[in-house]
Amino acid sequence: MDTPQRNVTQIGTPVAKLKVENSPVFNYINSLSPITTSKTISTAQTFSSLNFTSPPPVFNTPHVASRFRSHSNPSDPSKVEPASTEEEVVEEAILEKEPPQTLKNDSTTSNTPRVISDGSSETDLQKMCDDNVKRKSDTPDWETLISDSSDMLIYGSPNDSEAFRCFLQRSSDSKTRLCGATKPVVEPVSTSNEPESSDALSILHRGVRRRCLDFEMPGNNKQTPRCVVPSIGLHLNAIAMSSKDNNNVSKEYSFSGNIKVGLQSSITPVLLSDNTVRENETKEDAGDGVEEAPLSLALVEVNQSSPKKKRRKSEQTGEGESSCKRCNCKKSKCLKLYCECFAAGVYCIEPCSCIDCFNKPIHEDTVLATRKQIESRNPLAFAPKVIRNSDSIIEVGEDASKTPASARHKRGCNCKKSNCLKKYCECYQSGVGCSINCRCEGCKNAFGRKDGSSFAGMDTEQDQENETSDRSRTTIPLPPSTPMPLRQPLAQLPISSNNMLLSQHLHGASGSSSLYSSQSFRKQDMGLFSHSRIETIAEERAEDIENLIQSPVTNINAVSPNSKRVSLPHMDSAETSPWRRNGGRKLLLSSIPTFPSLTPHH
DNA sequence: GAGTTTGAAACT
DNA sequence: CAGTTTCAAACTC
Repeated sequence: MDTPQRNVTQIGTPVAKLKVENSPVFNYINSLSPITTSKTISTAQTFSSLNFTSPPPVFNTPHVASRFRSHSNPSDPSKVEPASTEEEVVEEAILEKEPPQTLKNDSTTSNTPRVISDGSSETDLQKMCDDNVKRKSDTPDWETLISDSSDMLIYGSPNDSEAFRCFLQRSSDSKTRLCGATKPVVEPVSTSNEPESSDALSILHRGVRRRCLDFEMPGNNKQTPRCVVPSIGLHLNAIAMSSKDNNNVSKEYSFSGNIKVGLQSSITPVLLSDNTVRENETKEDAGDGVEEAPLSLALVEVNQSSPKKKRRKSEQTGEGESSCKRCNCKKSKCLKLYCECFAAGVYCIEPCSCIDCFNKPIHEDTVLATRKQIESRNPLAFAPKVIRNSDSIIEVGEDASKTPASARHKRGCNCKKSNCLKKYCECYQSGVGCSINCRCEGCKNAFGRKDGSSFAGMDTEQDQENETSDRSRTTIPLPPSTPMPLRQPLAQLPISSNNMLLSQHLHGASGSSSLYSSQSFRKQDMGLFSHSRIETIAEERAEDIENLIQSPVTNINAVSPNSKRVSLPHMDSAETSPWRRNGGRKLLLSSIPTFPSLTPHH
C-alpha cells in the first residue's frame, strides 16, 4: 500500500518521476485509459439517471478527491500532501484494494472527481455504495458495531468546518454528492489532518449512515458530511427532527436539528441553548458535542420503552426531550410515508412498535429503492414539510408582531374537521400557521390562520366569525407543548428551502437548467451556510444568526408581488409538481423565476 | 388499552 | 386531477 501510494502521490514531481515510472502501479496506471479523459458528459448522464439535475459546471472540485483520500490514507499519513486531484484519485483507486476496474478507474482518472461516470443506474450506485461500504470495512459487522457502540463513536466528525465544507461542496457540486453516494465513506477527515483516525471515522460514519437513512443534516455541524445515501440525501431534516415528541418540531426537519429542537420542543418560548437541546437529546453524549441529532436521538430512545406512551408523555409534559420518531406501523412495513420514521429518513429503531418492519439497515436496499420510488412520484416527498422562513416573511395586513409564524407548511394542510386545531393538522402539529397553501376548512389554527388574520391569543375572530365562532372563542387549544413564538430568530432558518432545492436538484426537477440548478445551489449553499453556520455558532447571538439568514434572496422571496404571504422560493421546486393542486400556490410559484439571481451568501 | 376520528399518503 | 382507499397518528373514552 505504501508503495503505490507514495508513488502515485509523487507523480508529477520531477524527483519521483523516475521511481514512479518503474513502479508497477505506474505501469498499471498507464495501462488504464487516458487519465485526462474527461467524463463530464457521462457524469452528467449518470446524474441524470439518478434523477439528479445535471451538475453545474463546477466539476473539477478537487476536494472531492481529497475527501476520498482521507479514508484511504490512514496508512500513510505522512503522505498526505497536497496532490493534484488526479493523483489523489489514482492513489485512492489503488488503495481501494479493489481490482482495477475499468469503469472505476476511468472515472477516477478523469478530471472529474471520482464520480462514477459509468452511467450506472441508481441501483447500481446503491449497490456500489453498499459494495464500497463493505469493501472498505471489509467487515459486515460495522453496523452492529455501530449500533453497539455509542453514538459517541459515531458522530465523531472532528471538524465542523469540514462538515460544513462538505456540504457546501456538495451543494455546489452535485457530483460530489454522487461521489458521496458511491463512496459512502465520509471524509471530513480528509483535510482535517487526522489521517490516523480517518479510518475509524469512516467506519463510524458509515455506521451512522446505516443507522439513519439519510443523515444529511447540513445544519448539523456535528454531522459528518457523509455524502451518503445515493439518491436522497435531502432528508437532512428528517433526522434530527425526527423527534415526534417535539410536537412542534416533529416535522420541521430543520437542518440544525439541535437548534430547532430546542426552539420548538421547548415549552418555553425561549430558545433553548444548544446545550440545553443537547442535553435533552443525548445525555449520553453530554459534553461530547459530536453527536448527531438523529442518531443520538435514536440512541436515546433505545433506552426507552413503550414508544407511544413515551411519546405522549413527552408531548404532554412538553419536555424538551427529543427523541427519534417512533412508529407503530402495521401494514406499511414502514416503507411508506405513513411511517414517520421512514418519512423522517431514519431507520426504525427499537422503540418502534412497528410490525414487519423493513425500514431497517438490513433492508437498506429495499428502503432506498422505496424511497427512490416515492421520490420519483413526488420529489419533495422527503423534503421538509415545514418551511421555516426568516422574519422576512411578511404577513399580509398584519403587523409583524402579529405574525403567527414565520414558518409555513410546505404543502399546507387539508383539514376538514379539526379546524386546524389538532395535531391532525400538520400545520398545527408543526407549530406553524396555516397559509394560502392550505386548503383547510374552518381554519382556526392557533398559530395563524390560513387567511393570516389571526393568531392565538390575539385572535380577533372577525373572520370566520360565522362558523364556529363560539368554538374559536372558547379556547384555542394549544398544542401539547406550548408553541414557541415562531419568530425566534433561529426558527426562521430557510433551512427547508435548501432541502427542497437540493431535492429538486437531485431529482432533476423538470426544466431545471444548469443555470437554474446553479442557482439552486446558490440558494442551497447559502442556506447550508446559514445552517452550518448556525450550528457552529449555536451559542452565538441569535441576532447574528438572523442576519446570517436574512439574505436578500430570502427577503425577496418572502414576499410575493402582491405582498401576499408567500412560501419560500424553494417552493419553486414544487412548481411543477403534480401534487400541487392549489392554484394559488402555482400562481405564487410562477413568480419565483423572476427573482433575481442568488448571490453567494458566503 | 381499545375504539374512533382524522387527514395524509397512496391508489385508481 | 379528482375521487377513493389505506394507513397510522391523534384523540377519546
